[in-house]
Amino acid sequence: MNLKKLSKILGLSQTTVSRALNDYPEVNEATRERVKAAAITHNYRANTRAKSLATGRSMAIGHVIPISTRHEIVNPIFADFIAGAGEIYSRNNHDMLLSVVPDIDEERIYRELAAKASVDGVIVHGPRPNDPRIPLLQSLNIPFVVHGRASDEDTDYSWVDVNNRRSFERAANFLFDLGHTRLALINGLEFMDFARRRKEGFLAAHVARGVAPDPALMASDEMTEHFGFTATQAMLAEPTPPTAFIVSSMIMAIGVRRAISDARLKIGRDISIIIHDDALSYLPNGAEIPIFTATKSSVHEAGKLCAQMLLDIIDAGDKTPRHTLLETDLTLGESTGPAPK
Amino acid sequence: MNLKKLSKILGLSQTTVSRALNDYPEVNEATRERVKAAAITHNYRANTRAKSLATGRSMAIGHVIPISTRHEIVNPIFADFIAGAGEIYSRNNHDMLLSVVPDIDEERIYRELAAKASVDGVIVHGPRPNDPRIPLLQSLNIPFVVHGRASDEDTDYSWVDVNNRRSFERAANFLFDLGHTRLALINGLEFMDFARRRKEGFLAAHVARGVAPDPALMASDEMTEHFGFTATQAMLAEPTPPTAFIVSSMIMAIGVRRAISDARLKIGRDISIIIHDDALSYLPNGAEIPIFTATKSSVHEAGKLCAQMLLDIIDAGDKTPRHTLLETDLTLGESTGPAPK
DNA sequence: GAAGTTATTCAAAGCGCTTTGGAATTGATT
DNA sequence: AATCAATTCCAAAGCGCTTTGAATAACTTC
Repeated sequence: MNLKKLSKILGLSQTTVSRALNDYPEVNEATRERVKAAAITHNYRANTRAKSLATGRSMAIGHVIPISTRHEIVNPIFADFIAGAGEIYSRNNHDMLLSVVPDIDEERIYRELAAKASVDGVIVHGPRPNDPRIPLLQSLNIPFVVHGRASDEDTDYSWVDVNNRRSFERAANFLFDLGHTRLALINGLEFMDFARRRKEGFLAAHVARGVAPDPALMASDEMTEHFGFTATQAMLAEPTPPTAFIVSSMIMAIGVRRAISDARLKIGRDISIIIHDDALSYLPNGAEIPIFTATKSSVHEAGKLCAQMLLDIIDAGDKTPRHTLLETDLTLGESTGPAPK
Repeated sequence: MNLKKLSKILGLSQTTVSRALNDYPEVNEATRERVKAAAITHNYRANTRAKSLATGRSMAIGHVIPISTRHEIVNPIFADFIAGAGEIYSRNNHDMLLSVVPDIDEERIYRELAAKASVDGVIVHGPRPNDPRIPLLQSLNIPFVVHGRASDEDTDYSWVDVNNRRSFERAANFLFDLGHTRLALINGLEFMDFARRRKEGFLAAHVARGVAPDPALMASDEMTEHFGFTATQAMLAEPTPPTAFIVSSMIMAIGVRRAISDARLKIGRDISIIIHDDALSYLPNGAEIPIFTATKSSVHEAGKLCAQMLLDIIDAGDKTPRHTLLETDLTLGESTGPAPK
């Protein structure tokens, strides 16, 4: 079923049928009703490709998912982010185009998306300081929103980010207030912008308290359970082990917890833990009472915000960048307590 | 840059340029070289939409990700599956179109994808017994591959699945061989086909050994850490608690482990655990030595296989269904041992 | 009742590509 | 030199839609 056939059936021109369906004013209400009814009975939907060829808008948003060539790890927050963004897209009749690409090829893909005109805009995932994708997209003149920020980038661009620095500073301060003095940081890879900011916050709190951070208590790697486990084991084996851990993700925290249990220590009493909780749907932080005290910020929500911001930018057609900085909730769970004497 | 401009620059007709780029034989090798070079220097790529409008092929595959309206949980295996499939798509110049849809709306979305002709085929995720999507897609005449199988579906269709029944039967038998007699099953929602088959395998092993399965030791719910934890706690509180657990996912197993540690029992000595390991990139089962004894099957690989199968089907244009049944590896980890006396 | 509006519909061009059905050129064959 | 077959290229149609510019019909207004 296509426009031609449908208009033939209705005894109308393609023009009128098209206009009726797209809610143009210059068509009789009665005929519009008739057309819309016919569209439904004949299960007619405008062919996407023809439509976007004619309009010049593809009604699709691109997400380029980088696969690290070194680790082949897919970011676990990705599923929830996409789910959030996808909600907004379907609500606005947009499609989501996903490209899974080795990080090496990313530039090529963006160029292709632009040249092939397959999307109206893109979401940039996992920004790094001084990220080359940002100037690239600017030069390609394709609307984009960054999930996160790229430090050291001097031009302005649109982003949605969590206040990672402040979150981790607050977390550290909270532990200092509980009397802890040796804090450990189990962080993600610090060439990722979010991880770098978290570390900055962690360090800032130390400076403010006049506590010298111990390099042996700061670890950074791919965010797996395994890394959380081994890093914690190593730190607990220190001459004066930490009494509190700040952990950049739930998954790593699970490894941290395992190492602590293995050492026959009790979380919340012997060792305190604060995690950053992305509120992943499949990894909730306990039920009524949170397992971990956490700085919490929903990645699902971030997906929705990014998507909405991008659609707004495309609609508005104006170039002034927009920003959303999300503060985290510091929610108290069962994993923190006063420093042991 | 478009075909028209490019051919003008080259002093050739659009026809010739198009044919040169698409490797048609009826064009002089020398001119082909010249055309291809020009395409590169001018950064020309055929507009996707125009191309697929002309060819009738969209060069895109649809993935419809159902969000359970009741739980709002995104399947955590999803990211790795997509990554695998995406690899195959980029290698074959296909795009991946993602629709995130409340499970209620799924039918509508499939109909739309068909009517709008936006994809050449779709992958069906998370089949349930007697899944309505299968006859729907068949009637819409759109090529598809199911990741998993739908029991009680009498027509034939293409699928890639893990031998879930056999895996769980083997896991149970292995535990019986170690002298365990009270086995617990922590399973996913049993209206999902994979979970149902796993239970069948679990039960089949009991029947073969003449052991009566205890309903109190079989739990089934959304696969979260929290459910693994509470279900295990409840079972350990039984008058005669189980000595071994078979757990349908790594994430649930983490909760199982937490409950067991909390009960001051040692995994591998007091309690054995076998998990099903989807080999998620961000949740590896330990490093050298697996933490958990596991039936292992890579979801990333399954994604690749599904994608390749679908592309093959589309290419071949023939309707005969294809099947791939993957056997799991039963890999020994540190979580299993002989039943305590 | 003529002129001017307004409401409603349509034919045709155009979006950027592929592909059909020639046409022109060249080389080989008789 | 005439014929035939390749080879190489092209003009134009068509994919299914939107949109421009006009035409027609129906109402007002004076």
